[in-house]
Amino acid sequence: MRFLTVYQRLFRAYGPQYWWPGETPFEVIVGAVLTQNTAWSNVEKALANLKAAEVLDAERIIALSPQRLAHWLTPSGYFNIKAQRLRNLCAWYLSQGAFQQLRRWHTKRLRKALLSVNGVGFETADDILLYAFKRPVFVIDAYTRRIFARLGLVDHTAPYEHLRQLFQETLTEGQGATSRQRQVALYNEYHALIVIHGKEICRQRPRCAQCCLRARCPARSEYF
DNA sequence: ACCCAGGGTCATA
DNA sequence: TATGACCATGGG
Repeated sequence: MRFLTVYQRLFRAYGPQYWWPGETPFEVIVGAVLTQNTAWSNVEKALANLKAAEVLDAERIIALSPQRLAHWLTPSGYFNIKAQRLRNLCAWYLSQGAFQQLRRWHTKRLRKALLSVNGVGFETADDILLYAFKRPVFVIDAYTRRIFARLGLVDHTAPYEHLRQLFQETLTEGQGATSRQRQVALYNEYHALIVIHGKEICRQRPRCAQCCLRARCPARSEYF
């Protein structure tokens, strides 16, 4: 199938990415919120602030005043909103017994609970599920929509869940990944490669009207 | 100076 | 269900 072909080409072009950049599951969770519509280079600055202040920890984040937390988050943008979202997520996380308890939950239950937290949407939840909890959930982001729409494989306006199911079904049937472990490994590497490739492609100028959706896009030669 | 980034919520129709 | 306003910094 095409979806695996694209993966193989990306892997050959860029090699393994060893995602997610973050040393602990909790750091992955924080990073997933901070990177909402934000360049990762800015997220790194905010994470460095939290580490330097020794508050990269759910209890300590809750203990901070919203203003003080927002101050450390300044470089990642949307700092007031993200301070509130981090707070919401940490409160939920602690109330459920943190990682040691949550890791025992079934994926479906965990996903629904994450999505119920104000400030956690589909992509943030799935980043957390895949990269912090190692669950077989395929992450759909803006790069995924652009790249695969331009390849003619998906409709970039399709709802998130529709695309996620398409990727998961396609990559699980047949060759892709039969065992759960292989699914997690494949989804992990695939999303990382899509992001790396997306950064590369979408930096090109001039951009086509809807970036990577037109046959005339100067980056088209990168594909097939 | 302008454009955008590894989104999500809320109000409105 | 589907748009649109809003959030905000730093790099190209």
